Amino acid sequence: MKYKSKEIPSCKECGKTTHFFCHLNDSEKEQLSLHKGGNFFKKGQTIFYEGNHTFGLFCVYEGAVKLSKLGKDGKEQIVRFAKTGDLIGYRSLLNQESYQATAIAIEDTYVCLIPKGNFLSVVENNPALSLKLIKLLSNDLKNAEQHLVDVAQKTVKERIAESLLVLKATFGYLEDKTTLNIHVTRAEIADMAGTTTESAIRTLGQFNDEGIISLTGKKIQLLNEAALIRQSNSFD
Amino acid sequence: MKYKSKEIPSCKECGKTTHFFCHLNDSEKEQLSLHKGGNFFKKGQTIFYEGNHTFGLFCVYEGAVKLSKLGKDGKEQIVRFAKTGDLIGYRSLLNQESYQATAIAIEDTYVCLIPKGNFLSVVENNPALSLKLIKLLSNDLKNAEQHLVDVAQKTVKERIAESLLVLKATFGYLEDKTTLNIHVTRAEIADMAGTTTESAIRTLGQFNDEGIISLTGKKIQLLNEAALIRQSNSFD
DNA sequence: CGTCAGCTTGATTACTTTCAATTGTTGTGG
DNA sequence: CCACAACAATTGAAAGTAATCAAGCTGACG
Repeated sequence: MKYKSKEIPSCKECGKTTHFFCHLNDSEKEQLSLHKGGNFFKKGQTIFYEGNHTFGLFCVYEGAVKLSKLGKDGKEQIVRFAKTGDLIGYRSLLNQESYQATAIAIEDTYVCLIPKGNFLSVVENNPALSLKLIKLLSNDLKNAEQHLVDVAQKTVKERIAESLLVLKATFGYLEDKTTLNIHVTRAEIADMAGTTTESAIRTLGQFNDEGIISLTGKKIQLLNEAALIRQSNSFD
Repeated sequence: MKYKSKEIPSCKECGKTTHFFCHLNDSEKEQLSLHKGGNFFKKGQTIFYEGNHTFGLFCVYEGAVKLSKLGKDGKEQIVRFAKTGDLIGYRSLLNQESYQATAIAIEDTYVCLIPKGNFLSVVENNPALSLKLIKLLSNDLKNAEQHLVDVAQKTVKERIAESLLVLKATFGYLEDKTTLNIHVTRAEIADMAGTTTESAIRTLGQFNDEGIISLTGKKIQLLNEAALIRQSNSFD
């Protein structure tokens, strides 16, 4: 079976107002679009692997991606997610290194690939864009360090609660305002929280029994966000 | 008792070749130096607290600083160190936020304080510096994410071994090529590794018994680095 | 030389993982 | 449309790891 690329507009017509590049002028957008490739990845497919040489910057045109690193004994640790409008791979590109994480589509996903050279030359000639990148990286760093503290000190229960809140913050709810707008497996929740699948299941089961969440098949509903925040022991 | 500021040169004469600002021209260095303050912090003193409003960028002229965040129940988590020539506080400044970590001198330390505005205006007018900052941040992010994976998946023993290696990579050895060139308490090692003081002590004792390290008072000697790397279960 | 902070040790408890076995779900080819 | 294979979720029991609690110890310093 073969998957066809959806028709993806050039950066100039992209029209995603939330987008990182939206303040560039037309000629810069054109430069980004040069040789830009649109690609489709079916749920579960890998966009790139940790350790691969960098070939470019990815924009998520539509979909959801998990970025994970391999740890001990090959266990996956999810370090962040990217959703529609987000960029992937900029850190490695900017630092002239190979990709430091593996990117896997967790929903059917369309991405634009902007070749390395095009991206870097636009960055080098656009100080305002540099400043935006600085902010983006600063923010990522803040999140990573906070995540670090959480993983280092919190119990499994607290981390699972937090993971659910992260999923909500990232992907939001469906129209019912309680069901998470993303499908993740129990194993993926475990990989976010840095625990085992079994522990994740048991903890989710406990929250379910307590009425804080509701599990129906792959659907996860957060019934009581305040209680989750309390369980996560966050003070922010 | 009062501490006097050591005479610290202006940025123009700083002369630290490893320094982040060394490629700036004289007028830019002069701008940084304007209203620059030199400050002395005795071992144990706090340079700034997590949550404080940012007032500027710190350069460590000489000394060693730990950057830590408060976690659950007020437990400290060390997120990184800064030594002679390193910068502190740039992440928060660049992201226009309050400081996200507490900085405490772990040795007698001289720092220069470059006021917020001076730093930001030099950055905004110097694209090359922006690119350097981007690299710095990218690198910090890489380290933070790797640290995250380690803390999430490794055992206490592995993390303690790794913490010792981090201390070595950061502060190096004394002339004997085995003794760590920094004094840290057992509690601080625990705060690096995300464990308790008691567990840190027991693990260090075990390494000591196995002849991998040698503990004499506050001195820590790494006798067998290869074994430590093996213990840390790192594959990099 | 008393005090205080840091260091050490032992015993107990709590939390998580691991292992193993079973059930449920989903996509696919016949 | 059914049956099967592959994957995902679940549950229980046992084993291991690390935190907690409690009590001494040690060394630096005024």
